[in-house]
Amino acid sequence: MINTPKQYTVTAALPYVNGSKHIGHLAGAYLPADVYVRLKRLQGKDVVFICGSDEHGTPITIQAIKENCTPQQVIDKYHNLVKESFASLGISFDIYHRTSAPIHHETAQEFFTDFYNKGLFDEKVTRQYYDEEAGLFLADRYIKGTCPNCGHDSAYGDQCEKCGKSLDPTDLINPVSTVSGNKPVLKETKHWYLPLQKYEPWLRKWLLEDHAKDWKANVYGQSKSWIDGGLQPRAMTRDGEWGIKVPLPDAEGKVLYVWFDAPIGYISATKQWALDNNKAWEPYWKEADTKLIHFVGKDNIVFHCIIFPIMLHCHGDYILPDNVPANEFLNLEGDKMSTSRKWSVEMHQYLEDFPDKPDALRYCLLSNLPENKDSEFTWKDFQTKNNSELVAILGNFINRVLVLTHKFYAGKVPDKKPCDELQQFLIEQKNKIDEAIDNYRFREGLAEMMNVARHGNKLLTEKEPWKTFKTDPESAAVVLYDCIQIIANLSVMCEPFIPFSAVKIQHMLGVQTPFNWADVGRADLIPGNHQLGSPTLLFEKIEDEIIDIEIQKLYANKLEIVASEAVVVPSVAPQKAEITFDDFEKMDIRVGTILTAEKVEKADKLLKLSVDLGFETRAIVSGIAAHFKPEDIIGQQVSVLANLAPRKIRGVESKGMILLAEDETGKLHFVKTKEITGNGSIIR
RNA sequence: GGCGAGGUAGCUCAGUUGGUUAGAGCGCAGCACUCAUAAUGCUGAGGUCGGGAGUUCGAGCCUCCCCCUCGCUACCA
Repeated sequence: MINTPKQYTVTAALPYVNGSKHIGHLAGAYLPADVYVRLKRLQGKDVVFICGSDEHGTPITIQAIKENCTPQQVIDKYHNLVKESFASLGISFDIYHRTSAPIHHETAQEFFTDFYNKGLFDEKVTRQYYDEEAGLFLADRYIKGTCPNCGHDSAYGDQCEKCGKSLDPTDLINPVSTVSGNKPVLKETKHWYLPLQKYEPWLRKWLLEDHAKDWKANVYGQSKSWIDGGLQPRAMTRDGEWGIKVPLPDAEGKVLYVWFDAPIGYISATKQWALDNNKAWEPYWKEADTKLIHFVGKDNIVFHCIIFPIMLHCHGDYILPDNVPANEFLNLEGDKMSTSRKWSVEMHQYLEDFPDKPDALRYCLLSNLPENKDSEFTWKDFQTKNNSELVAILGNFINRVLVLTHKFYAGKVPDKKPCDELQQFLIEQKNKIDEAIDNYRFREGLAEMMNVARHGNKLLTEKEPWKTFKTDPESAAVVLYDCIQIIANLSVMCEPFIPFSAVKIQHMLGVQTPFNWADVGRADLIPGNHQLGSPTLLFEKIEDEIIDIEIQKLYANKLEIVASEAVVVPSVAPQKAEITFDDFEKMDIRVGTILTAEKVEKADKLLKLSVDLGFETRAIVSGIAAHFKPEDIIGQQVSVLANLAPRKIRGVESKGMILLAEDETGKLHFVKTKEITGNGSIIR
């Protein structure tokens, strides 16, 4: 860990702009990054805060087809939407760049060429599905077909969602391109792989040894898990048109893998920022005393802790991240947040509903960031945080003081001496906030800021200036002078967390030049006889009705989704390819009775059955453990495909297959005769 | 099943290298106050720290076993 950095390079994960982004993303990366950066700026540090849109990759091409427009139109639309949302929420990027910019293409290509010239890549030729009509190679996710395992008719190329089996696209029966609806063809293709495993010893030293202490447990644990699991060569190129061209003569139709180009986006964005501001970009990426910090969500840990560091290491000129303080996930009202499932609060949606309350959301999210474990956002909680903390503690304190000062002294600050005790307290709080933020404990920092307002409320209640103004005018003047100093300190302390309110407070105080962090801890920030501005309400209460509307909206969305799913699910699987009677005749289906059933060791979905087929009793392994309890199915009569070639599953020889019917809810039912039939009876 | 992260007050969460009666905010109850957006301050109730065993003078923190949640991963002929 770098202790006294000369400059800070802070990045927040580049949002993938195939859609809008929700408040979970905000809580995961952007908000903590912003707080960190704002504090550093107040401290006068040399810091650059980098972000931008990640605009390459197949999902964007697909989204374009869906929306019947060009990929460029898709990224323009969402780039602007997301960028504006961030701006409205006060996320203070120094640059919000985009990976479609020419400077980024050049930078990413330079990296690739550098690796290529050093001979770091392995070239490999593989066979992949190609959509001839669309003219593109299909990523696994864009091939659908019948699952060879469970027969589900719309399994994805990488996984069947019905039975959960992970697949290779070539396993699928009747593969179909989801892009054109046509049958794709297998075609040979060459790609450049980075052999990550070669860097394992280096990675172990840098990450597992050098950062054993200063990285968060979740980040360290996940990284370790990946390294221990064995690193694999990873293709750094893809087939496609939408992306950065592979800068080689024999690479027509090849683009850089988005995960190769995206993190380089941090670098190219810094270059652009430097150009715009007449600065040099290299110190922020190449000087040893620069502190590089990547703020990301937990889904991004592996890329920022393993792949990108390896890339930086391969290049050789670059510094490595000092920390990757990844957050966990933010749940919503007890369930996972998901834009596609419409169980989310999208940033732009929040801003439409609460256009004048960016700080309320910032405060609520910051007070409950998923720093150590997944945390929970509820609208009720949002309302409570706003009403009983922002309004009742912070806003109310400031309002009390300003109203009293206007009432008693016509808004003129009493001319008193600064209080040593108060100064001591303020310095303590300042240090606590400093320490918390430096260690990425944002909730704690926020709480310490609020404690300053609590202290102010306490002071007022104890000294009762509204009483002493008549009985002991000196005391009233002193306490109001002190409280005004507290407000001045608060206006700086709260800036990293609730920047819009910070500005408002300084405006109310009638402060001309904004304070900075060095001013915090002084009990004489506002001089005697200074004329205060007029008090306005900092925050307003949010009524139940408003919150109820939001909650209803959420559940309405859910009903809609459930309804649409209910419509889709009963769709009957299309008929499979025609077979002959001879094909059917090959199958020997028999009636049998389950005699015993037990779970297979070390497998969640498997049951080992012994089935009496009349002429023999045999062992059959079936993937039904999720649907039936062993004790419930003993004695059941079932249909068995008896002459299926035996196969060893999890070390157990399985001879045959139990026939099951799957209903629209995915539930399995045994196929059996209505009356009890002799074991071994032939079904035909 | 394996790996990773968690399971602490009604709710949302802290608990740094094991050390005296386990914390915060919100909520709740009582009291005080009335300058303030019925806001604030004080006091209090409330926890066998997922369960069990062990190491230790001493364990929420360490070891082992089990249960539950989340993420990645394996098994489904």
